[in-house]
Amino acid sequence: MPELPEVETIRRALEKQALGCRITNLIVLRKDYIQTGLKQISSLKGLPIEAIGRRGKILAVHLTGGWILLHHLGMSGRILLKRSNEPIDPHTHIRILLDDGVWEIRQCDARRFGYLAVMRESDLDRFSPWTRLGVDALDLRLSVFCDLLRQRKQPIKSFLLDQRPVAGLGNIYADESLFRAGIHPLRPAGSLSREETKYLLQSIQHVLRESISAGGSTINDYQSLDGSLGEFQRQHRVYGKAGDPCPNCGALIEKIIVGGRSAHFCRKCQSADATRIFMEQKENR
DNA sequence: ATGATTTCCTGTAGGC
DNA sequence: TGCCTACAGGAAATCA
Repeated sequence: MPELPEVETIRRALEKQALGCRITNLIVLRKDYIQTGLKQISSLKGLPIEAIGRRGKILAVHLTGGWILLHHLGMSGRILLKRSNEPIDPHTHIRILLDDGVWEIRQCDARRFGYLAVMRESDLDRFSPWTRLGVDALDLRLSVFCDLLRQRKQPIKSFLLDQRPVAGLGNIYADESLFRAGIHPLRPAGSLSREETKYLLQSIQHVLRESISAGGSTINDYQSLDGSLGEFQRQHRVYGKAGDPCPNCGALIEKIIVGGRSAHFCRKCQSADATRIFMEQKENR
Protein backbone atom coordinates (compact mmCIF):
# COMPACT_ATOMS: atom_id res chain seq x y z
CA MET A 1 0.00 0.00 0.00
CA PRO A 2 1.95 2.95 -1.24
CA GLU A 3 2.01 5.74 1.31
CA LEU A 4 4.17 8.84 1.38
CA PRO A 5 7.59 7.08 1.56
CA GLU A 6 6.76 4.69 -1.27
CA VAL A 7 5.44 7.45 -3.53
CA GLU A 8 8.45 9.61 -2.69
CA THR A 9 10.77 6.72 -3.55
CA ILE A 10 9.08 6.40 -6.93
CA ARG A 11 9.16 10.16 -7.42
CA ARG A 12 12.92 10.30 -6.88
CA ALA A 13 13.53 7.38 -9.21
CA LEU A 14 11.34 8.91 -11.89
CA GLU A 15 13.12 12.22 -11.53
CA LYS A 16 16.40 10.46 -12.14
CA GLN A 17 15.17 8.34 -15.06
CA ALA A 18 12.50 10.25 -16.91
CA LEU A 19 12.98 13.98 -16.32
CA GLY A 20 13.32 15.73 -19.66
CA CYS A 21 12.03 12.75 -21.63
CA ARG A 22 9.37 13.46 -24.23
CA ILE A 23 6.11 11.54 -24.22
CA THR A 24 5.61 10.02 -27.64
CA ASN A 25 2.35 8.30 -26.81
CA LEU A 26 0.06 7.62 -23.88
CA ILE A 27 -1.85 4.38 -24.28
CA VAL A 28 -4.92 3.78 -22.12
CA LEU A 29 -5.64 0.08 -21.71
CA ARG A 30 -8.51 0.62 -19.31
CA LYS A 31 -10.51 3.76 -19.84
CA ASP A 32 -12.25 3.75 -16.46
CA TYR A 33 -8.85 3.98 -14.77
CA ILE A 34 -8.66 7.58 -15.99
CA GLN A 35 -10.26 9.57 -13.21
CA THR A 36 -10.59 12.67 -15.36
CA GLY A 37 -9.26 14.05 -18.64
CA LEU A 38 -9.62 11.02 -20.91
CA LYS A 39 -10.39 13.22 -23.93
CA GLN A 40 -7.36 15.42 -23.39
CA ILE A 41 -4.87 12.58 -23.53
CA SER A 42 -4.23 12.92 -27.26
CA SER A 43 -2.86 16.43 -26.71
CA LEU A 44 -0.02 15.14 -24.54
CA LYS A 45 1.95 13.61 -27.38
CA GLY A 46 5.36 15.18 -27.84
CA LEU A 47 5.42 17.00 -24.52
CA PRO A 48 8.56 16.75 -22.36
CA ILE A 49 8.42 15.89 -18.65
CA GLU A 50 9.37 19.09 -16.93
CA ALA A 51 9.13 18.28 -13.22
CA ILE A 52 7.99 15.51 -10.92
CA GLY A 53 6.33 16.44 -7.66
CA ARG A 54 4.37 14.81 -4.92
CA ARG A 55 1.76 15.88 -2.41
CA GLY A 56 0.76 13.31 0.16
CA LYS A 57 0.34 10.08 -1.75
CA ILE A 58 -0.28 11.71 -5.13
CA LEU A 59 2.50 11.78 -7.70
CA ALA A 60 2.35 14.84 -9.96
CA VAL A 61 4.11 14.74 -13.34
CA HIS A 62 4.34 18.21 -14.88
CA LEU A 63 4.62 18.47 -18.64
CA THR A 64 5.64 21.44 -20.73
CA GLY A 65 2.69 23.62 -21.63
CA GLY A 66 0.98 23.41 -18.24
CA TRP A 67 -0.26 19.85 -18.51
CA ILE A 68 -0.16 17.65 -15.46
CA LEU A 69 -0.57 13.94 -14.77
CA LEU A 70 -1.71 12.99 -11.28
CA HIS A 71 -1.03 9.38 -10.37
CA HIS A 72 -2.66 7.84 -7.32
CA LEU A 73 -1.60 4.28 -6.55
CA GLY A 74 -4.46 3.29 -4.28
CA MET A 75 -3.23 0.26 -2.44
CA SER A 76 -1.95 -2.10 -5.10
CA GLY A 77 -0.76 0.40 -7.70
CA ARG A 78 2.70 0.45 -9.22
CA ILE A 79 4.56 2.85 -11.47
CA LEU A 80 7.15 0.87 -13.39
CA LEU A 81 9.75 1.80 -15.95
CA LYS A 82 9.85 -1.05 -18.45
CA ARG A 83 11.30 -1.71 -21.85
CA SER A 84 8.57 -1.50 -24.46
CA ASN A 85 9.27 -5.02 -25.64
CA GLU A 86 8.64 -6.50 -22.20
CA PRO A 87 5.36 -8.39 -21.75
CA ILE A 88 2.42 -6.37 -20.45
CA ASP A 89 1.20 -7.40 -17.02
CA PRO A 90 -2.56 -8.10 -17.17
CA HIS A 91 -3.26 -5.34 -14.67
CA THR A 92 -1.46 -2.67 -16.66
CA HIS A 93 -3.87 0.20 -17.29
CA ILE A 94 -1.61 2.97 -18.61
CA ARG A 95 1.47 2.98 -20.85
CA ILE A 96 3.44 6.18 -21.32
CA LEU A 97 5.91 5.73 -24.17
CA LEU A 98 9.08 7.78 -24.02
CA ASP A 99 11.01 9.33 -26.87
CA ASP A 100 14.00 6.99 -26.74
CA GLY A 101 11.70 4.36 -28.19
CA VAL A 102 12.97 1.83 -25.67
CA TRP A 103 11.47 2.69 -22.30
CA GLU A 104 7.96 3.33 -21.11
CA ILE A 105 6.28 4.13 -17.84
CA ARG A 106 3.51 1.73 -16.90
CA GLN A 107 0.88 2.15 -14.24
CA CYS A 108 -0.35 -1.24 -13.02
CA ASP A 109 -2.98 -1.74 -10.35
CA ALA A 110 -4.67 -5.08 -9.64
CA ARG A 111 -7.26 -3.71 -7.25
CA ARG A 112 -7.81 -0.50 -9.18
CA PHE A 113 -8.21 1.76 -6.18
CA GLY A 114 -5.75 4.11 -7.83
CA TYR A 115 -6.21 6.32 -10.87
CA LEU A 116 -4.61 8.65 -13.37
CA ALA A 117 -6.00 12.15 -13.72
CA VAL A 118 -5.02 14.41 -16.62
CA MET A 119 -5.63 18.16 -16.58
CA ARG A 120 -4.10 21.59 -16.99
CA GLU A 121 -2.32 22.95 -13.96
CA SER A 122 -4.80 25.80 -14.01
CA ASP A 123 -7.59 23.27 -13.37
CA LEU A 124 -5.91 21.74 -10.33
CA ASP A 125 -7.88 23.92 -7.96
CA ARG A 126 -11.08 22.36 -9.28
CA PHE A 127 -9.87 18.78 -8.73
CA SER A 128 -11.16 17.92 -5.29
CA PRO A 129 -8.88 14.93 -4.53
CA TRP A 130 -6.03 17.45 -4.87
CA THR A 131 -7.58 20.54 -3.27
CA ARG A 132 -8.89 18.56 -0.32
CA LEU A 133 -5.39 17.35 0.56
CA GLY A 134 -3.98 18.79 3.74
CA VAL A 135 -0.40 19.77 4.39
CA ASP A 136 2.15 17.15 3.40
CA ALA A 137 3.21 15.23 6.51
CA LEU A 138 6.88 16.06 5.91
CA ASP A 139 6.11 19.79 5.80
CA LEU A 140 3.91 19.80 8.88
CA ARG A 141 4.99 22.17 11.66
CA LEU A 142 4.19 21.86 15.34
CA SER A 143 2.05 24.98 15.67
CA VAL A 144 -0.05 23.93 12.67
CA PHE A 145 -0.37 20.37 14.00
CA CYS A 146 -1.60 21.69 17.35
CA ASP A 147 -4.21 23.86 15.62
CA LEU A 148 -5.41 20.95 13.51
CA LEU A 149 -5.80 18.63 16.50
CA ARG A 150 -7.57 21.13 18.75
CA GLN A 151 -11.17 20.24 19.62
CA ARG A 152 -11.17 17.05 17.57
CA LYS A 153 -12.85 14.17 19.29
CA GLN A 154 -12.13 11.43 16.77
CA PRO A 155 -9.44 8.85 17.62
CA ILE A 156 -5.95 10.09 16.75
CA LYS A 157 -5.51 7.06 14.49
CA SER A 158 -8.51 8.08 12.38
CA PHE A 159 -7.26 11.66 12.27
CA LEU A 160 -3.89 10.52 10.93
CA LEU A 161 -5.51 8.45 8.18
CA ASP A 162 -7.68 11.39 7.04
CA GLN A 163 -5.81 13.05 4.16
CA ARG A 164 -7.67 16.36 4.53
CA PRO A 165 -5.82 17.77 7.55
CA VAL A 166 -2.46 16.02 6.97
CA ALA A 167 -1.59 14.16 3.76
CA GLY A 168 0.67 11.17 3.29
CA LEU A 169 0.12 8.77 6.17
CA GLY A 170 -1.60 5.43 5.65
CA ASN A 171 -2.17 2.53 7.97
CA ILE A 172 1.47 1.44 8.26
CA TYR A 173 3.01 4.78 9.13
CA ALA A 174 0.11 5.88 11.33
CA ASP A 175 0.54 2.78 13.50
CA GLU A 176 4.33 2.98 13.51
CA SER A 177 4.30 6.69 14.41
CA LEU A 178 1.82 6.24 17.25
CA PHE A 179 3.87 3.39 18.67
CA ARG A 180 7.09 5.36 18.57
CA ALA A 181 5.36 8.31 20.23
CA GLY A 182 3.79 6.07 22.90
CA ILE A 183 0.29 7.24 22.05
CA HIS A 184 -2.73 4.96 22.04
CA PRO A 185 -4.58 4.88 18.69
CA LEU A 186 -7.93 5.52 20.40
CA ARG A 187 -6.84 8.71 22.15
CA PRO A 188 -9.15 11.56 21.10
CA ALA A 189 -7.06 13.72 18.77
CA GLY A 190 -7.79 16.89 20.70
CA SER A 191 -6.72 15.36 24.00
CA LEU A 192 -3.01 15.25 23.17
CA SER A 193 -0.88 17.61 25.22
CA ARG A 194 1.55 19.91 23.44
CA GLU A 195 4.36 17.59 24.53
CA GLU A 196 2.61 14.55 23.10
CA THR A 197 1.82 16.41 19.90
CA LYS A 198 5.45 17.42 19.55
CA TYR A 199 6.61 13.89 20.13
CA LEU A 200 4.07 12.50 17.69
CA LEU A 201 5.15 14.94 14.99
CA GLN A 202 8.78 14.00 15.52
CA SER A 203 7.88 10.31 15.33
CA ILE A 204 5.87 10.78 12.14
CA GLN A 205 8.63 12.64 10.36
CA HIS A 206 11.34 10.35 11.68
CA VAL A 207 9.53 7.21 10.54
CA LEU A 208 8.76 8.71 7.12
CA ARG A 209 12.37 9.80 6.56
CA GLU A 210 13.76 6.48 7.72
CA SER A 211 11.39 4.66 5.42
CA ILE A 212 12.34 6.82 2.44
CA SER A 213 15.99 6.01 3.15
CA ALA A 214 15.07 2.33 3.10
CA GLY A 215 13.13 2.66 -0.15
CA GLY A 216 9.72 2.31 1.50
CA SER A 217 7.91 -0.75 2.88
CA THR A 218 6.99 -3.78 0.80
CA ILE A 219 4.23 -5.83 2.43
CA ASN A 220 2.59 -7.37 -0.62
CA ASP A 221 2.50 -5.32 -3.76
CA TYR A 222 4.80 -2.39 -3.49
CA GLN A 223 7.68 -2.07 -5.94
CA SER A 224 9.73 0.93 -6.89
CA LEU A 225 10.12 2.21 -10.43
CA ASP A 226 12.63 -0.49 -11.40
CA GLY A 227 10.70 -3.27 -9.67
CA SER A 228 12.93 -3.29 -6.60
CA LEU A 229 11.37 -3.89 -3.19
CA GLY A 230 11.35 -1.66 -0.13
CA GLU A 231 13.26 -2.60 3.01
CA PHE A 232 11.55 -0.60 5.72
CA GLN A 233 9.12 -3.40 6.62
CA ARG A 234 12.06 -4.92 8.52
CA GLN A 235 11.93 -1.99 10.86
CA HIS A 236 8.19 -2.15 11.51
CA ARG A 237 7.57 -2.54 15.21
CA VAL A 238 3.80 -3.00 15.39
CA TYR A 239 2.21 -2.98 11.94
CA GLY A 240 1.18 -6.51 11.00
CA LYS A 241 2.71 -7.85 14.22
CA ALA A 242 -0.37 -8.75 16.25
CA GLY A 243 0.51 -11.50 18.72
CA ASP A 244 4.23 -10.82 18.53
CA PRO A 245 6.10 -9.48 21.56
CA CYS A 246 6.49 -5.71 21.74
CA PRO A 247 10.13 -4.85 20.88
CA ASN A 248 10.04 -2.40 23.78
CA CYS A 249 8.49 -4.28 26.69
CA GLY A 250 7.68 -7.80 25.50
CA ALA A 251 3.92 -7.51 26.00
CA LEU A 252 1.90 -8.84 23.08
CA ILE A 253 1.10 -6.48 20.23
CA GLU A 254 -2.67 -6.14 19.84
CA LYS A 255 -4.85 -5.47 16.86
CA ILE A 256 -8.14 -3.61 17.13
CA ILE A 257 -10.45 -1.92 14.65
CA VAL A 258 -10.48 1.88 14.71
CA GLY A 259 -12.69 3.72 12.26
CA GLY A 260 -13.05 0.54 10.23
CA ARG A 261 -9.27 0.09 9.90
CA SER A 262 -6.95 -2.27 11.70
CA ALA A 263 -4.77 -0.62 14.33
CA HIS A 264 -1.73 -2.35 15.81
CA PHE A 265 -0.34 -1.21 19.13
CA CYS A 266 1.20 -2.14 22.46
CA ARG A 267 -1.21 -1.53 25.31
CA LYS A 268 1.63 -1.12 27.77
CA CYS A 269 3.80 1.25 25.76
CA GLN A 270 0.93 3.32 24.40
CA SER A 271 -0.70 4.82 27.54
CA ALA A 272 -2.60 2.17 29.37
CA ASP A 273 -5.69 4.18 30.29
CA ALA A 274 -6.30 5.76 26.91
CA THR A 275 -9.19 3.47 26.02
CA ARG A 276 -10.99 4.36 29.24
CA ILE A 277 -10.69 8.09 28.56
CA PHE A 278 -12.10 7.59 25.09
CA MET A 279 -14.98 5.46 26.26
CA GLU A 280 -15.90 7.91 29.02
CA GLN A 281 -15.99 10.79 26.57
CA LYS A 282 -18.20 8.74 24.31
CA GLU A 283 -20.63 7.92 27.11
CA ASN A 284 -20.91 11.55 28.18
CA ARG A 285 -22.56 12.38 24.90
C1' DA B 1 -22.22 17.91 11.64
C1' DT B 2 -19.73 14.23 12.97
C1' DG B 3 -18.41 9.71 13.02
C1' DA B 4 -19.39 4.99 11.53
C1' DT B 5 -20.36 1.96 7.77
C1' DT B 6 -20.40 0.59 3.02
C1' DT B 7 -18.49 0.51 -1.59
C1' DC B 8 -15.17 -0.30 -5.12
C1' DC B 9 -11.62 -4.57 -6.54
C1' DT B 10 -8.56 -8.80 -6.66
C1' DG B 11 -4.85 -11.60 -4.69
C1' DT B 12 -3.71 -14.18 -0.92
C1' DA B 13 -3.92 -16.52 3.50
C1' DG B 14 -6.33 -19.45 6.48
C1' DG B 15 -9.61 -22.99 7.65
C1' DC B 16 -11.77 -27.25 6.94
C1' DT C 1 -5.11 -31.15 -2.13
C1' DG C 2 -8.41 -27.95 -3.15
C1' DC C 3 -12.04 -25.10 -2.51
C1' DC C 4 -14.24 -21.38 -0.25
C1' DT C 5 -14.49 -17.53 2.68
C1' DA C 6 -12.51 -13.68 4.99
C1' DC C 7 -9.50 -10.10 4.80
C1' DA C 8 -6.38 -6.46 3.25
C1' DG C 9 -7.25 -1.08 2.54
C1' DG C 10 -7.47 4.61 0.15
C1' DA C 11 -10.90 7.47 -0.21
C1' DA C 12 -15.49 8.77 -1.56
C1' DA C 13 -20.32 7.93 -0.79
C1' DT C 14 -23.83 6.87 2.16
C1' DC C 15 -25.92 6.16 6.49
C1' DA C 16 -27.28 7.16 11.26
